[in-house]
Amino acid sequence: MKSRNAAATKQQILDAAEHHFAIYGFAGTSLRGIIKDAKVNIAAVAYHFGNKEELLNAVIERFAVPVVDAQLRKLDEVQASHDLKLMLEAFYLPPLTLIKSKGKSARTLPLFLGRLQTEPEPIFSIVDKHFAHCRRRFIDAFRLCMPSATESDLQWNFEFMLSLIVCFLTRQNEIRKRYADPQDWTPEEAAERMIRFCEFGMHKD
Amino acid sequence: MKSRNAAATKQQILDAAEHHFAIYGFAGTSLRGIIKDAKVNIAAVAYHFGNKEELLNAVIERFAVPVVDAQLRKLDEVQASHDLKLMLEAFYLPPLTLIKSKGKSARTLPLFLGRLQTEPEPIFSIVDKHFAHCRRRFIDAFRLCMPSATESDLQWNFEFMLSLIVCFLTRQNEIRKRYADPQDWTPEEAAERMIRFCEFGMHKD
DNA sequence: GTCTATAATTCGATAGAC
DNA sequence: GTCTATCGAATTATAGAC
Repeated sequence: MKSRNAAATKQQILDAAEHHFAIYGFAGTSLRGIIKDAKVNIAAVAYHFGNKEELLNAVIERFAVPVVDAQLRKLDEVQASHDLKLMLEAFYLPPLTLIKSKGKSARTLPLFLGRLQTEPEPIFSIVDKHFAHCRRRFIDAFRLCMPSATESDLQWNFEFMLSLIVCFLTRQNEIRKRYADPQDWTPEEAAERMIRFCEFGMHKD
Repeated sequence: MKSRNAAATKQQILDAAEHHFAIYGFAGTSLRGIIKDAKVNIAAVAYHFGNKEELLNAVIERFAVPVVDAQLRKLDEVQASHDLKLMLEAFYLPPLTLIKSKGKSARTLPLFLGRLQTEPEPIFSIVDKHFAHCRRRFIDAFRLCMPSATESDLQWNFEFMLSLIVCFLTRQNEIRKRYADPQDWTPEEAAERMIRFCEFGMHKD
């Protein structure tokens, strides 16, 4: 069979790859596990993507970057207001509302997003290429509503804001098992709590 | 050579294992990389520890658990005061002051501590065995100074407190490269900022 | 484009001599 | 306890037929 459904093959590989990278991390993921889920041949990965790192890169571009784009579009809408809470919503809502969305990657994409941020080198450098712009944009936005804050203040604020959702996304499945009431761990609740925690935490005396 | 220096062999393996687990994560670490650094034979790992997971367990018990013990001793000293800030210091200072200490593992132990918390399953369950008690103790302590908070409030507060230092420890080497002034990213500065961020973030209206 | 087959490593684990 | 040697399985990557 020649070129009958190349686009579908690529999509199946990307879907399965996102799932495996999310659950096992980059080092813990094997291409054979991916192609088994994707129901494609091992050689198809090399043909369509090259190698394992390039596959990760493709998964980031296909699934993760659109979430960042959504964050930045929302930031564009609100940054003129100089309202910190609206900026925090722009950052937190796109990845968190994803959990409630439909489709194959609704459950694993948020986990994938979180796990990317704690990958060891040299993977983290590949990841950071795609997210450095987002960090810069949010730090610049913070400066608008905290004019007296130093550059370091703003950088720390961004890291703390990011930390809350990274750990939530990477740990939420385990957290749910260990804590009491799962009703209190919905994405809406998480967003609201992260936003309030940051809003007060970033406050300058 | 029989049993000439078994204790030293174990120590060398533990040192090197901590270093590798910290930098590459569990899945990304190979026993062969460890024994090369430890300058011991591959069979020594099996003899002294059994397998890779049991080696990780031994590294946690030998290096990470003492830090938790220090946190809990400090918490014992301050929890009667019902002072949130002192409790936050009890949590953050032991792992962060470690960065400035002497010895082989001063640089990698903090990274190891942070990386443990974002390991994928089934590793995370092994890790959590050693830290579940700490989480429970701090949540109980928080209740003392926030009597009107719900159980969920307290659990979220603990997760957020933990998130800040986990992401800092796992990402600090990369963060330093990407941000402006390294002087503003010392452990003391980090502790002070985390404590203040949490103190305000946990505040109930 | 897809597939089979396999090269070339690397991995964790172990048997057995000393 | 330590070592050599190696097993068996898993890995990524690739060559070449169709």
